[in-house]
Amino acid sequence: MPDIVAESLFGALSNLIRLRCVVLLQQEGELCVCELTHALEAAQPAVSRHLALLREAGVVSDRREGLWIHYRVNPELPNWARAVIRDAAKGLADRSTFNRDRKRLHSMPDRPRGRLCA
Amino acid sequence: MPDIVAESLFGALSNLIRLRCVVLLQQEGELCVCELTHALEAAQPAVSRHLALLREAGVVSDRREGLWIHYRVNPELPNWARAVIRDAAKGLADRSTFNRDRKRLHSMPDRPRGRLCA
DNA sequence: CAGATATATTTAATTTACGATATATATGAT
DNA sequence: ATCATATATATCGTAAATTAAATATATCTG
Repeated sequence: MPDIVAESLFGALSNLIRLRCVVLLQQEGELCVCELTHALEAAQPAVSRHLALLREAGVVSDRREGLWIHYRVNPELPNWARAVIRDAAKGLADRSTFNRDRKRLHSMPDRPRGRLCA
Repeated sequence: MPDIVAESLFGALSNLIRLRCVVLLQQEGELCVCELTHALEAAQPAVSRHLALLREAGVVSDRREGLWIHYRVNPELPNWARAVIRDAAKGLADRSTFNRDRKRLHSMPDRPRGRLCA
């Protein structure tokens, strides 16, 4: 899967829930839906649906492990797209919204283990 | 204008006409509406309206000079946003669509002069 | 002022995105 | 087979984006 539709990347990042997911995944490496749901304080079906959109756009990839499905930034993205995501995550990391997401994630009780990359 | 709404940047880039405008502006520095209209082979009102959206999102700024209005990537954008645009322009430069836009621009007869930065 | 050119705005029709809620599927355990 | 948990999908009402076409505004020139 070499090429990506450029507008689709930006369209995928143009929604706040999706952007917060991607920023968290860029920062943390791999997260499951329940971690993202907890971190964003969002409804599970909403998170799931937005992750599906991200997957269809090629922005994230998923991996099932038992009951959990772990998402991460798609490692097959072209370099420029990975650079875009890196830039955004860096530039947004200390904004309150994204900061709170990370805090809530790290203080989540009983986080599932078995993550590939920390 | 220090802060930008992050999703707005990506929303602005999520439309192909707007993305092509921004990539051209990033490559060429400053262009007027008629140059963009010619390069994209698009309808003038469409280009104008999309440029207005880009301006409202803070992605581009404009400068009137006589009859012409010159647009450029907003120099007051935060660094991460400029980096995003730079990454995208670099990564997309040799795709056929963006290549053709640049070719058409450079072969445009009677391009208006008086550009600030080439 | 009239005319020409560059650009902007408006309108209406269509499509698409969104959030909320309900429901379905999949996996593992008993 | 049943139950519990994690995740996914479907439906619906509504808001927002997009396009095309018509029209308006602004600036320069004579």
